[in-house]
Amino acid sequence: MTKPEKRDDVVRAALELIAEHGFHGAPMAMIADRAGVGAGTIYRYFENKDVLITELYREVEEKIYAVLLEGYATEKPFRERFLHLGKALLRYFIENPLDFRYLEQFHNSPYGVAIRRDKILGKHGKNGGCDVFRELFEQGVSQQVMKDFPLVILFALAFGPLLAMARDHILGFVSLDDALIARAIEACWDGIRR
Amino acid sequence: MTKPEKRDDVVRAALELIAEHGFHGAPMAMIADRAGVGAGTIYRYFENKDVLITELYREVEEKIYAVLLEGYATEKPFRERFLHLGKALLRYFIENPLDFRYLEQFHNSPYGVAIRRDKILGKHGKNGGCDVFRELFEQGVSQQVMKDFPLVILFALAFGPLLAMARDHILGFVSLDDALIARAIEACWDGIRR
Amino acid sequence: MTKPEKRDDVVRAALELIAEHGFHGAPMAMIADRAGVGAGTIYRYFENKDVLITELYREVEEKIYAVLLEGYATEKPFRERFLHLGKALLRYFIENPLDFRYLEQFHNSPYGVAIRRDKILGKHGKNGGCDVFRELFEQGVSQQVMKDFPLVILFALAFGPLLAMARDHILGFVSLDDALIARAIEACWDGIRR
Amino acid sequence: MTKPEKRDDVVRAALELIAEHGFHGAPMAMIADRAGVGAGTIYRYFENKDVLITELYREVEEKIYAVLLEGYATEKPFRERFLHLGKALLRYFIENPLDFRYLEQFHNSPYGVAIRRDKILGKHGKNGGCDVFRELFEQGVSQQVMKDFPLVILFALAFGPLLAMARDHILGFVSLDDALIARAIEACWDGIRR
DNA sequence: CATGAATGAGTTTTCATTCAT
DNA sequence: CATGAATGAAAACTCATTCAT
Repeated sequence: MTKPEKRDDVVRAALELIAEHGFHGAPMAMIADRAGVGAGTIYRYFENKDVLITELYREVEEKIYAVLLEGYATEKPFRERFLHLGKALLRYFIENPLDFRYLEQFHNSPYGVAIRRDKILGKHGKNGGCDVFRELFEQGVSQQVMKDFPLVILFALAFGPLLAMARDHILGFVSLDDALIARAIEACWDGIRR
Repeated sequence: MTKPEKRDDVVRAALELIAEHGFHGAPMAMIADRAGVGAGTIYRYFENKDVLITELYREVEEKIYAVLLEGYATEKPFRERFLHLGKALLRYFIENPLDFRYLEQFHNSPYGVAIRRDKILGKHGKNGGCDVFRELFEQGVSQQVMKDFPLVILFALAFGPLLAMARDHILGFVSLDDALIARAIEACWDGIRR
Repeated sequence: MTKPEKRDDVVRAALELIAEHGFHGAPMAMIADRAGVGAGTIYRYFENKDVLITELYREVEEKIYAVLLEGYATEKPFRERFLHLGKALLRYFIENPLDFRYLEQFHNSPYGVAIRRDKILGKHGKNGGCDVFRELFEQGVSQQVMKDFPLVILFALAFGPLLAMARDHILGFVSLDDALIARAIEACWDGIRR
Repeated sequence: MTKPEKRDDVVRAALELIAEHGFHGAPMAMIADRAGVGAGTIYRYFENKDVLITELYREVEEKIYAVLLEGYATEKPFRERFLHLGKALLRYFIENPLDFRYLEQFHNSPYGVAIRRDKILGKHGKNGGCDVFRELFEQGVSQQVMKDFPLVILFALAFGPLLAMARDHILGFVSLDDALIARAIEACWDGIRR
């Protein structure tokens, strides 16, 4: 019954509503309602809606980061490392569709663009899961295991299909099981590797 | 004599503003303003904002379709056909960043999801550029030139990186020249081909 | 193919639309459309919507006046004269529901109140059917055939039920045939006569 | 402590403005202004303008119902009962001209017609003052004290003049004192009774 | 600290009227 | 004269944010 419990309620409610209806389909009053708190209470924890949205993003990202690193072994070959990360990420999205849809909403918005800019330009201390991939790709390129592309292109080749597949699965356009996931991530690897 | 001149102004203004600020960041009044037109004038050409948005989508799609088919030769090998389409599409986006960003806004919205659903389920007679890809992929799979994935996955492997790269170029995170484009689309082909 | 033909078209269209949808449900553009003329054309014949509305009222009133006087014989006894007028009026409304509904719309509006005020205060040259009733009632009172009420009250006793019945018939709440009309107007007479 | 104080302000303001200028002459902003309230505040109490209008009607009707039943004695003769109800109603309208004009606006509108239809078809459980009259008239007819007319016609004969007189008084075309009211309602009775 | 009623600027849409053709 | 595209003021309604309780 500690204080920040209400904060969590707000975060959860916001995630659900924004994931489902978008930023503009989730008024503060509705979030408060769903969270079981007063409308004004949200402003105790988040200065305004923008801050809430950005904060929410950080929390989702953090969760994903943790999942990615779970069982990640730097000493394994590039291919295996990539497959591990790719499958873990895709599985995470499939198991947490709200998180995925929230991220999509976020990236497709002024907030998202700014954050990505910072990330790519390397402005930031810790960069979440990004850094693992960045390191993997940089090494992969320098050791001539992966194609010699700018990092951004490699990200596109790896994440582009992955996000598209997650979206299609969540919207019900395909049904991804473990076998299909494995084969699909292998296909991504084919795009990247030399 | 050029009657629908104002209509064009509206279309251009809407495209610009929505591409830049999203649907909710582009009020009708602002569109009218930018188009140099009275607020009510928009409604002579478009029943309401939804119709304007959907119509705009159709026009952009049509332009892309035309570009894709330009120089497309059904008799060429799969690889070349794919490279042609991929490069043409990526170049189009790079040369028409507003169109690209508009499409992104559109797809990431209730409108877009509905349209995609119809498209995937094959609801429409003519499906724009989609059909060329669909045919290419279906044949590619049946002739064992491409990996045996559901169509939706192949789309993800092909378009996922492409769209991501277009976005990154437009946002200034990479600079794609013709050489890089060619290599990148080849990489996509690697992801798809057997 | 004379000029005022278009004027008639406008009048007819306006009557229909206003009767059916009220003043606010009948935009000028819709009236023009229904009349088969351009929107601007209406303004050749009527300075603005208010003028159109008022003019329309006058025309309807005139038609009714003509019907009332048809077969009206000043030399007949009061009762018969009243029954004649009452039945004629009620029948007119039933046969011309658009006219009736238009009048109702008109009376229940700023226009209507002003016109009634003028009428009751006797400001006007010819007063349409009003004058016949006025004369009938004034004589009826002075010859002690009717109750000694102010004219306005007699009008209320005579027209109140009549209009209510017309409305109910037109809305489908009763079905008035000739026999019922006759009996109903007799009942009105009972209210008025000494 | 008096929470719904603002609600009352809105109700009062809406009643005044609509009574005076009609539904279309009473914008929400004007109502809010007159109520001394923010524009959005109205929507905390009434979902939209239609709801406000309908709710307002219910409240007025309820007040009238209460007044009608005050001192109404079922055991008295029909004539006395009718005179009681008629006089009470007419007096109410004269003393509450805003309520009367509001009702007129309401009845002469899509809302009103729908409600009347329901009422005549007996859709509602409690029908406000209507039921008293309905019962009175049904008994009056069956006991051959009143003319054998359909209920709707009897209503027309009773209310038609009454409403007309109320309107004329309120608009200043007659001045009804208690004596005149009594005589006028007697005249209505003459129209109804056998 | 928590609440939620109140606010008012901002959004979409309508429509009487004008005026260039 | 006739037209109908263009206008823009005005209307209903929403929602992030504040503040008295």
